[in-house]
Amino acid sequence: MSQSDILKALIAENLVSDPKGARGRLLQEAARLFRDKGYERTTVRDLAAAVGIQSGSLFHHFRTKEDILKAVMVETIRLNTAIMQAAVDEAGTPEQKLRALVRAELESINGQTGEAMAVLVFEWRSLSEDSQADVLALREIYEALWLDVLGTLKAEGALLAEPFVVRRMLTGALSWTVTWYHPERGGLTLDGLTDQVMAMLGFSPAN
Amino acid sequence: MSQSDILKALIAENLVSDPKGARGRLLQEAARLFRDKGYERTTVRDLAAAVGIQSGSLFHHFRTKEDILKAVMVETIRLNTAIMQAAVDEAGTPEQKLRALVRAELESINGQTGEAMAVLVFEWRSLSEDSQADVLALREIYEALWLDVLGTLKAEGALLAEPFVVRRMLTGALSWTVTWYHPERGGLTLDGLTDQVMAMLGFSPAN
DNA sequence: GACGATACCAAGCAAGCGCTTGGTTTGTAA
DNA sequence: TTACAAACCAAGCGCTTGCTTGGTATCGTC
Repeated sequence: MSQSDILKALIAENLVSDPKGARGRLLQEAARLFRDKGYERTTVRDLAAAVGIQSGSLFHHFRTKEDILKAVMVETIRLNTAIMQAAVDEAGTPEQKLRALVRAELESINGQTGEAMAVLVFEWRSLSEDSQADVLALREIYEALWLDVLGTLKAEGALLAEPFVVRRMLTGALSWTVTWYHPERGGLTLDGLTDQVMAMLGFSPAN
Repeated sequence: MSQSDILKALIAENLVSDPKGARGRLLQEAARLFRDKGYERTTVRDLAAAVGIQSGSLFHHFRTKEDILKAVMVETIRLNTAIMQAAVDEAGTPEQKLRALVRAELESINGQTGEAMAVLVFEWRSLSEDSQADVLALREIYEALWLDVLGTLKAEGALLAEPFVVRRMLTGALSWTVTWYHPERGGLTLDGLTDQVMAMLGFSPAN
């Protein structure tokens, strides 16, 4: 199942908005603006201009500006959870599963959904506490996937550190790539970067 | 040389402000507020109230609000560069030097200067491009320390991945601890966390 | 004990903010 | 063609923002 198939399935279930529709386009532009300028520095007038409507018309689609931020985050998590799940299911050994997870998360962070992923990390504090709780609940499924794989590797002796610590370190390390990794400028490919991450964890790249 | 001795030396050289003075107290409160609420959500009225003056009086000490943010970052980098330098100098083997660096950075992020370190990571985009360039120049000395130690370990065969990739991964991983590591709630000590990081990199804790 | 510099206050300005309002256009289906 | 809802516009309200202004304490120094 390809990533675009996963996206289509989620759109059909109404779990994420079609990027071709009005709502989906707005969320995409919002993610880009929020990443580039930050949530606070992005005005509703900026958002409206990005999709070619008046600022007041935004509030026909979303109740508040914060609702837009929350929607960006929720839909991003839904999409990525499905992508990660597929990546794990398709891989064989635990080490291959870990590699698939790392590779998929790097792809999410640095690929098409990169803007939204960066927003998820860097604009977290701009969400109200209530919204934070809602979004956190969604993230748990996602995190369980990782802990499961890391736990198996630890039991096998392939991992020295604690799974929950490793996962948190990886969250930071992989998210941070968005600030320095620019494949279009040449250098490391996505697979090469994945190899480096695995090597850092002590797994040799010959797999 | 203890951390407080380093601080005193820097104050004497006028490279960082005395936390007991007016300017130093303001910077400390600013770091706390910027971390807790974010730079944009923190108003000059908040800052003034935190040190017990009127909002207009702030502009006697700093030309703009952004100058306050920049000062927080600059002084934090100066202090931490000195601390890291001392940590490296005191350690013996390259592996011990790496451990000392990890431990020192974790201490910076989660200890007294934690507020300012978090600001450095999460409020980066709120700096104007010119200020970003100034601050980046300061960071280079700091980064060179890490790359030197990691390069030696790589040459020794103790490290599989590329030093510059490892450093960037560690930057993300260690910074991210600020979002989840709370030693006061029990659990992992700082030394325990350092051990976990080293174990993740494939170094056994018996050192 | 007069003087200048430093630190502060009280008041408020101009601009920009999120969001509301009342009304018009557009799409859809009978 | 009519009816109705969804999508949008034009205008602006009430409030907050960073910062300025003109004036007043407080201080060390000669």
